[in-house]
Amino acid sequence: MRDLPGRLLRLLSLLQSRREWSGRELADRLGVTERTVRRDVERLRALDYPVAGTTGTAGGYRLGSGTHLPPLQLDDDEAIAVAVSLVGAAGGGVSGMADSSMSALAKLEQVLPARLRPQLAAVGSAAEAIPRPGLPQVDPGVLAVLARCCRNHEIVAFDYAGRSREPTRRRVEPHQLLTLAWRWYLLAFDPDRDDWRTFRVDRISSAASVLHRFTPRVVDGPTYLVESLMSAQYQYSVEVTVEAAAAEVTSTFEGVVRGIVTPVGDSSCKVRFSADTPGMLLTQVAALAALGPLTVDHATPETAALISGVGERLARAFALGNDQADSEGDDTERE
Amino acid sequence: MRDLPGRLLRLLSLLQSRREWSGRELADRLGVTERTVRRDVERLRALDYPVAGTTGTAGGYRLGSGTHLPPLQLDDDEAIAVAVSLVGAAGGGVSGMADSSMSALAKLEQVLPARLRPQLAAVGSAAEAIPRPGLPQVDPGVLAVLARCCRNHEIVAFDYAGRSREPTRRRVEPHQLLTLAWRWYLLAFDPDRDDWRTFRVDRISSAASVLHRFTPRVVDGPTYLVESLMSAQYQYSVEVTVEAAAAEVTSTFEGVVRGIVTPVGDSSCKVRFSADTPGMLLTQVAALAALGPLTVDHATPETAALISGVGERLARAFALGNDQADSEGDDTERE
DNA sequence: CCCTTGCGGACACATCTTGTCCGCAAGGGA
DNA sequence: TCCCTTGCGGACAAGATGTGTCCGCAAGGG
Repeated sequence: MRDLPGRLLRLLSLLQSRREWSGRELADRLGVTERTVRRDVERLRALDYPVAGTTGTAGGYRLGSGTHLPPLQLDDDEAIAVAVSLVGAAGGGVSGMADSSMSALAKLEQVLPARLRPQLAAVGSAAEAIPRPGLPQVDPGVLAVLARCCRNHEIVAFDYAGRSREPTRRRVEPHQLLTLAWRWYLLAFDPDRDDWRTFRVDRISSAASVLHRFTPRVVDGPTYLVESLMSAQYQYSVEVTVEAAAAEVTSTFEGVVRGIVTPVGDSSCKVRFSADTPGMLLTQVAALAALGPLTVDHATPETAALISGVGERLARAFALGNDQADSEGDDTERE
Repeated sequence: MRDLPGRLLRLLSLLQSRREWSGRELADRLGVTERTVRRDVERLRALDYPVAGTTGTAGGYRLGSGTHLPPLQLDDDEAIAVAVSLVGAAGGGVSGMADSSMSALAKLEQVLPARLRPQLAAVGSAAEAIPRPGLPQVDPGVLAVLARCCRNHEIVAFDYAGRSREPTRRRVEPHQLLTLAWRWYLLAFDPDRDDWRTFRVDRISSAASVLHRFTPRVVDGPTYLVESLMSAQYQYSVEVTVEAAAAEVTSTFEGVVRGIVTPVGDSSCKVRFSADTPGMLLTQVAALAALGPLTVDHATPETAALISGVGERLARAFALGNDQADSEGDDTERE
């Protein structure tokens, strides 16, 4: 029963920050039971806040729009989140971000309540992002157009430069922008091909709304993207069976979303890789080979030759190198 | 005692509507005693609302700034930068970030000039970050403390859990926070060891300023960090000579900062790797082996055995697998 | 048909809120 | 300087309220 008003404000803030919340989620976030959440929702409704609740499997709570919310304040965590996000985002992914985010941070600092100002200023001045050269750069303008079209359910047209193909003009129904590991993807339904597609935003150019609305379809964006990435059929692919438990194999790939794992019996499983370059394939297969003996199910002759060649090199080099082995370096320390 | 949350909202609304109110007036309006008004004011303050009270004959309550945020004068790029950063940062790296950044985004939207509001709202609602489970989580509170100490040149103390070692208490001169590829590092000078150190922030806990200032030293943070990471002496290390140009080798590692490359003649170079696990070593050596024949200069017997074993497996599997090779999959298309 | 989700009643118990005391500190005016 | 007004906050007892744990019901999706 602790701090009911504060909890109501937090609930309001939560409802405002996301489309839909289930009672369970809200209960967890607020640290109370679901029953109390229902009572809080009831209270908000009594205060004329239009909280809509829908039943069923896809049910949840959402906040109606157009309401005059009380002056919600950024709390400490949120201030830090802003600063940390802006600094971190300066590191890459979207072109021109470093300047924009730093100047935005400076302006935000001016406007924030005095109590939060030191937090923001400290993170802004003390932290620095190190840019990574290899990252594909996304045009913020394209991102903005795509976001607007997603929100308004407007069909969007753009040029898409597929892998080593000429750019083609596309007209799709955009549903969601997804970001995973600094890369941005557009999840869209392509009416021409009657199927879902994920587009890499850094390969999109000349995006513009065609000012024609569509009725949105239902899709689980994150799940679709992850599956799409895992099952992507890139130019080079390999399928192997490895003598290791499926769980062990999947845990090896945590965070590196590549490869479909299919269990075969208790102690072995099939894995299909796919990658843009044979080199990427190689490193993944090598990691897999560390888990247990493997047999090849499918591979193009080129990749097979490459991998077996590299395997031979490794075997020979490290078999001979054995006598020179030592274990220096334990005396020096790095954090 | 009826409906405390509602009364607090009414009080907030009253304070917003007029410059100054006396406790007596507020008590009458709200239908409670003055004592209760004082308690309510206290409550609002606990919720971070800056309610100022002045004593004396002309005393009364006023609502401070922070609730009347002047419209934020961001330009388009900056607005998008804020939205994109906050969404992207929800994906990982700092614990509790997803909630904080989304609610911060919603609140910031309210104080933006009307022209920019759709931009922010569109990105906020259309974009979603997919969290990555493998990432180490940084405590935002620790980040805030470190940032403050960097800024104020205050010596900071914390517990540091090194790799597979017991946490040790450190006292260092913090200089900069650096972020690279979702990971946060603290660059600091360690007076005890009389040298610079980089600490991974996710391994830092119980950070607190010791309230003692130091005179900052000069250092190029980003350069130092990159060099530090590249030359880090982790538990497992390997040194090989590969017959490939140094430039070719370094370009292979763009974005993945590991390994020191030393040219040896025109067409070969020495590379030293270091990693936390033999498996990580393996994948990097494998990628290197794709570039050309290599010889081993240093390796512990264990890693050498692992790598040669895996090499043998790869060579055998993909040599036999050759006849089953085919090139399916060109007919299906993925973007 | 089943499962999930939201909705709301009942009840016991812990907890908080309120009003009423009290004294203290700070500012302004006589 | 004195006095009044104003905000501030501690203590306390009585009463109201919030909470968790039950329960069953309705609605939506697979």
